[in-house]
Amino acid sequence: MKIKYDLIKKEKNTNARCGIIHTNYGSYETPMFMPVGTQATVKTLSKEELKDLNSAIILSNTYHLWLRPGVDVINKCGGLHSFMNFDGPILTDSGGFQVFSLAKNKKKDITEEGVHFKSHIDGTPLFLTPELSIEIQNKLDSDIAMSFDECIPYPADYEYAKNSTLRTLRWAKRGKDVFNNERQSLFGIVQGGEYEDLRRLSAIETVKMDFDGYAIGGTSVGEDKTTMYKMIDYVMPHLPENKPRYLMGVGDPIDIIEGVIRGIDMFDCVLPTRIARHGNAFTNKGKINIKNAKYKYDFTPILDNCDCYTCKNYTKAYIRHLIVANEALGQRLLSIHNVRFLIRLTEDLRECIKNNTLLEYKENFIKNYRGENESSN
RNA sequence: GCGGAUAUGGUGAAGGGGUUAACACGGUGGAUUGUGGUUCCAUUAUGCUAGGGUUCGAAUCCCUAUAUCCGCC
Repeated sequence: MKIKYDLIKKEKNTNARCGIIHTNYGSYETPMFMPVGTQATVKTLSKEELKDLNSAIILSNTYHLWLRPGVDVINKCGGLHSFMNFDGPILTDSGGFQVFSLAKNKKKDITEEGVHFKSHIDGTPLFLTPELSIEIQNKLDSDIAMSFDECIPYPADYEYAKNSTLRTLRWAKRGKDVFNNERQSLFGIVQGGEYEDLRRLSAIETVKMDFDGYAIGGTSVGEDKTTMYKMIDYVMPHLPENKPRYLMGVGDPIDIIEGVIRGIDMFDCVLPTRIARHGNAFTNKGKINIKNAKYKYDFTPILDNCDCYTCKNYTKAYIRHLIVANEALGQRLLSIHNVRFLIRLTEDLRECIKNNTLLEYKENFIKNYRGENESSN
């Protein structure tokens, strides 16, 4: 079935809203955070661990799975859910962002037809088009597919941004025309760079194509926070109330709060799992680096009263040792904590929306989160 | 006891008279936003076993001492 969005409650003091997304695998409240599992795995986490985190939708990636293990492998297995043995909803990214992120400093050729670029694994020349991206996602059989877009770099001049934005709209249409999977939903992606009129145009024209949900892309690509929040503000008034709104690639706790205040329902980000692998953990008082010498003899949990498995069982000194010794368990324990931290943040935000206390919560959260960093460094 | 070789940071080491002692590991910080699993950046020896000498200038040449290693009594 196509996903469906029901609005539960709008917050009084902001544009924030709480809703329910109905999927093939159950119904989940928004705002929600989606952990990223690019290569058909949320790195280091098992499906049981994901369930314990109260994780809803997870993200996977068209480009990566296309290259490895190959679409035919997953298709022959009966789709991505069966291949991963994951019985929850999966969203697949289109591959558009990988052209930006993996081929950032390499030769790539963006044409009207599609994008020529080289495999990050072995350098094989590749050609990805809107049609091919959708065809692959149809075969992967994820629950939500994303339109193939171009993520505009920042900064980009107006002419570039305009041409790119218009081309992304044409790509969205081409993708939608070949889309062919009854149980799968398709989201459109709003681009437009940093320019208000282009963002507005992109939103209005994308919505006209009638997708099952709408994403804001092209944020968190190096722009400052103010610019990023503006990019969201430009777009939100033009998105329909009865469809989910997804801010792509954003996972900094404060950015999530700012996004929710502006009416975003869904977030995804590699941040919690990536920084975990490099020894960082979210706390209410800011991000900490567990490798710091000051934690060598710290036999307390990362975060007091945290409800995650890691904090209930292990100390900072032990996790520090694991990370310093490059042990896989360390990466896993921090991933568990960090993902749970963001999911719990969205759970708190939902409560705030229901109680109309979002602004108060934000003020408190930011005061705590930023305060510690200044005094301890 | 005699002869020979070698002494450079926490570690392995480069440099064989010319301004701030290479590089690697380790240590210490930082970064990370539609993934970059082992990544990236910064920083880390005011000093070359000790003492003396030659020289405008010594980690580099000379002398003595000490330590380690290898031979021979």
